[in-house]
Amino acid sequence: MKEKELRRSMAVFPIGTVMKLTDLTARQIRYYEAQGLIQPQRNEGNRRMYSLNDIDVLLDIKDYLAEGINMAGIKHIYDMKQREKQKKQADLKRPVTDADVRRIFHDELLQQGRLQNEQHDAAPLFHKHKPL
DNA sequence: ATTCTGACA
DNA sequence: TGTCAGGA
Repeated sequence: MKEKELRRSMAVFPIGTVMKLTDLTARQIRYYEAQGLIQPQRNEGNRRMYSLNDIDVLLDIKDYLAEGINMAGIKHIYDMKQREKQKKQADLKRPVTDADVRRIFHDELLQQGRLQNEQHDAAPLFHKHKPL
């Protein structure tokens, strides 16, 4: 299961390919990078090279945008995601309890609701999550 | 031909 | 976010 993650992390696509795969403009892709959402490598010629993981993130960003979440909100979501990852490394020993799952889910719902009102007044998207 | 950075009538 | 410039 480590080989796969290694491949997914390999920066092998030039921005043109990523544009076709994500339907995002080069402008947007570079902007999201500037926002710290992705960290593509650079080749010998200073050209950005993206990995499958980068593309996945870009695709997720597209979804969030379509749901009406703004950049600030998306950044929060990823910051939270990374904090969760660090926490998961620390809690690798402790088994995840049902209460934990409920808490995380609840926090996400609450956070999403706040993100909507951070700058926009789009309709609530609480239907996104299936009841646990 | 493709991508990069910087800038804004 | 679009788009154009000027360079690699």
